[in-house]
Amino acid sequence: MSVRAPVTNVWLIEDNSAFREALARVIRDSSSLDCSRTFSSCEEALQALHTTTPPEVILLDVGLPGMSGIEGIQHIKTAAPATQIIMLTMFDDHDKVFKSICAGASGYLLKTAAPGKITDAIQEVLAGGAPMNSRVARSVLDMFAKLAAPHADYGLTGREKMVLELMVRGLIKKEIAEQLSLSYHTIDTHLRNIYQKLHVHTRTGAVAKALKERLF
Amino acid sequence: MSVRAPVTNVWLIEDNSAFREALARVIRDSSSLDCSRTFSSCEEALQALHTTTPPEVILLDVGLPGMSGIEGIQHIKTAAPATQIIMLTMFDDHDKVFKSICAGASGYLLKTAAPGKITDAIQEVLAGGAPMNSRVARSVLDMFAKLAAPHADYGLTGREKMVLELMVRGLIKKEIAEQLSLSYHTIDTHLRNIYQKLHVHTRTGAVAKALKERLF
DNA sequence: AAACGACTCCCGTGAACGCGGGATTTACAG
DNA sequence: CTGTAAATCCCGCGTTCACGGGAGTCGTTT
Repeated sequence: MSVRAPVTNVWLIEDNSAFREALARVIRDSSSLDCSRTFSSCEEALQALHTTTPPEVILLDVGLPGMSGIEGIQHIKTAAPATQIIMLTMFDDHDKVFKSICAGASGYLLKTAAPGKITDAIQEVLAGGAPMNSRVARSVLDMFAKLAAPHADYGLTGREKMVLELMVRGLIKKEIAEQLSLSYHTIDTHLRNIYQKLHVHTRTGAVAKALKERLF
Repeated sequence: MSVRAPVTNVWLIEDNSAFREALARVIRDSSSLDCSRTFSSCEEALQALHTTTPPEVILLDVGLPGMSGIEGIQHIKTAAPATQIIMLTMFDDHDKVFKSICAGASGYLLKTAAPGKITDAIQEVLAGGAPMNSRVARSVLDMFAKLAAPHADYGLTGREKMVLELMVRGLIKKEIAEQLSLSYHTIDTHLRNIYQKLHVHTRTGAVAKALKERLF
């Protein structure tokens, strides 16, 4: 068993010095957390990452001058993959939330949250959670639902879906015929029917439509 | 201004009668909520939806006998699109979370949560939020990051990406040439280079790869 | 029994494609 | 200054495609 206290290192990247110092103090006041370093820009923090042991958690402002927080995520994740990143923001801007998440952020908090909420959030991240404002969570859910939802149906038959799938995999007609133990002419006919149903007239168009709308 | 109290109707679908009744009581105890009806299966609830005014919120067990909660979401959303659905579950099973969200659930709670948390969650949904256990939230974030992350780079040049995009839109070489005010031969060369870089040898293959891996 | 849809197979033609070879210009780095 | 890489342009050949036509076999529905 380890003898040293289980203190978690947290870095803070935030350009507003008043907010930065206030938040750093709150974190240091927590017995299990230590805000070992603070920065006013991503660039500085990135440089420090190359010469220092990375912290467990970084609190990162979304709207930073110079390199934005969102760009910062990618660079931080490259330099320190194990470090968890919690984004701080003034507003729950849909687009920024989306981009942050895609870049690999582990949490998304509003700066207007109570200081205690922020230390709670750090603990939550360490426990494998993803703290976020519930409106933010809703945005994420809605995006997901939209992403997977439509699934239009053009009345493709089973055989046609099969052929379409093989087409997506890049097989030419002859190869599809072999794969399904059919004649070249049969595949040709299937393609015509598929084109008609999808309102396209090239295999490229059919494949694009199939992938975009998750057919077959 | 309305005179009647702003009481929100909540339905509860849960097969375990003990848990169902206990939770119903908690909801009824809340001044602003009313658990007007409870069901032990999706089928019963669905039938009720056709003869009764739908509630604002439905609490839905994921693991139901007969029609599962996940299937239930789709049917409920069809019968009552405005009704918000909060899923209840014993475990935070990745796959079930994913499927529920895709089907349109607005929240995802663990049954082990304190009763007060559940009424809080209902209020949160009504306020446009998406209550969820923070581990669940993490699953969702991870899925998102994985979905959008890879973004492999095959070293395509700007011009090649441009050409690839037009190819995805279904244009033939001649049309791409016109669109970019270039010679047919130039496009031909670009295509060869793209094929080489993507390790394919047909436009279909290139388009499939471009769409799957979000190139350009 | 007739009708329909899904699935199968065949022929021929002109257009588009993939790829083998070339080439030049511009721009930037060693 | 001399590579190198991107972007542009050209020719010809054999393959593959899209589509015009055609037909036959099942199985279900009416």
